[in-house]
Amino acid sequence: MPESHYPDIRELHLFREMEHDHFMELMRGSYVQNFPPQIELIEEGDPSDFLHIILSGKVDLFSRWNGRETSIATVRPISTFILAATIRDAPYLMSARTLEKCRIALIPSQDVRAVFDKDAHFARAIVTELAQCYRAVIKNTKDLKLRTSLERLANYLLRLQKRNGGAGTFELETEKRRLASFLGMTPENLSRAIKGLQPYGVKIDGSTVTIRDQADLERFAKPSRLIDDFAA
Amino acid sequence: MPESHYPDIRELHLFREMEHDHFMELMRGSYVQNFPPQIELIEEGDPSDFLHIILSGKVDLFSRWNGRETSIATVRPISTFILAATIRDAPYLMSARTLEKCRIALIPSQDVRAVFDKDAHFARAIVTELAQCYRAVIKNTKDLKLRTSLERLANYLLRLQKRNGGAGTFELETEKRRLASFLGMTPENLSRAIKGLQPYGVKIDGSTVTIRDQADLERFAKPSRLIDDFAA
DNA sequence: CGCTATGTTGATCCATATCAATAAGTGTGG
DNA sequence: CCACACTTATTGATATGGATCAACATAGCG
Repeated sequence: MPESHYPDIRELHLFREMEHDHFMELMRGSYVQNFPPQIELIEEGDPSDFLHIILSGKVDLFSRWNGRETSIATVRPISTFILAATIRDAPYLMSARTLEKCRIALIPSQDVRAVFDKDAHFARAIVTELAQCYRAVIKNTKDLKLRTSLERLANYLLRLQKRNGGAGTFELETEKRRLASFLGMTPENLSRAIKGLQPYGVKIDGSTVTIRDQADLERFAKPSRLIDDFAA
Repeated sequence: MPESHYPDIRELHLFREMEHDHFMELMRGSYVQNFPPQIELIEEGDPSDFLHIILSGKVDLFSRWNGRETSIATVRPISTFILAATIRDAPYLMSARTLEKCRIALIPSQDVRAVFDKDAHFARAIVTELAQCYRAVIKNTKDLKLRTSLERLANYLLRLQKRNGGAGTFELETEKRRLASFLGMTPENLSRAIKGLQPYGVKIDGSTVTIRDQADLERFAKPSRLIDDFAA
């Protein structure tokens, strides 16, 4: 892969502390590819030959079963995805598709496993990352099982707001269709849920969200650090 | 802790390959406790001071929010739980309660992290275990989001059957109340779901499950290796 | 042997899905 | 640059899965 990407990747938690030689070893075997929007990069069930790193663009992780489909996560730069499959040398559990034009780095899974065994810092970083991913999914499960769709939407908006600096107005930056799927509801139901939050001072116009009364929305949403905080 | 437990713990994937000295270091700092049934061992939000290993009995991992509660997993001997919190030195995301009399080993989290940094085999084992846990939760998410409650029950029964050797008759070994919560439904709804599977040759009498027509049930449940297989 | 928790069943209610129609974007090729 | 096609978003009407409420049965358990 072109060396110009090295610094960006090197900055990821995953690669920051590892030895130079080991980092170079990973980089040597890997390459970068550009993809147009709406390309299915990965189909669930495929063997996990590469650890993916998204350098630019956005990728949707989703899953299908029996004709149904659900969106599970969105991956943004700069981060890796399907680390767990790579580690276990097991088939992907999720499919991945580009949402926009994407530049993606591919590191052969066997290289990742090999360097893991040689580099304690890298090993530490992988464990930390995996534990974080695990906890994120558990939080998502709690969100799904303990909250109604209206509550999920309310808390989603609060999380998004925080991620964007906390201002009263911010962008949705997601197709509503996909957001609905991510939140575990139909597009129609999301439309209605949006209206359902009006009494709490929420307005969504196109993709622009306005939260008029922060306290009121929070009183309804009851965000919890053990479900909604990104860190920890 | 009494040395009599060492061999059992040593056999866990997590500890099997690590160096003897490191293993002993972990064991020295840890201890074993007995708990009566229905004791809340851990409350979500607590700091993760110990890695728990269940030696006998059964433990329920669950979560509460806003007056609601949901069961997320059952831990059986011999295995660890809340590894991710230990690794990240972060608060527990789930509460834990004993379901029966339990014997549980407690290893100080800081010892786990310290040995992790010294022992490559242990590090490897932790990563493998975490990756496995992560994948299990993703599978659970897919189950929840892609299936109706009837389909979830059907597939749950098929998984349970497989785990118990594949015979047509086996035990539920779980309170229906908790099973309902685990499957994301109310007890009443589980009762009805059980009836709803009768047309597919399923009978549940007390805690005894009988599957009369395996093929018929599978045709309805459509189990998937990417959701229902324990391994991988 | 009764007490309490669990499980079942029925009646009803509610959240959410589905179906259908329309509106509003968005992109494409002429 | 516009017209057309196509996808996405919204809204309304209706259906349905699942929750809730209530009553009763049952089974552990002290």
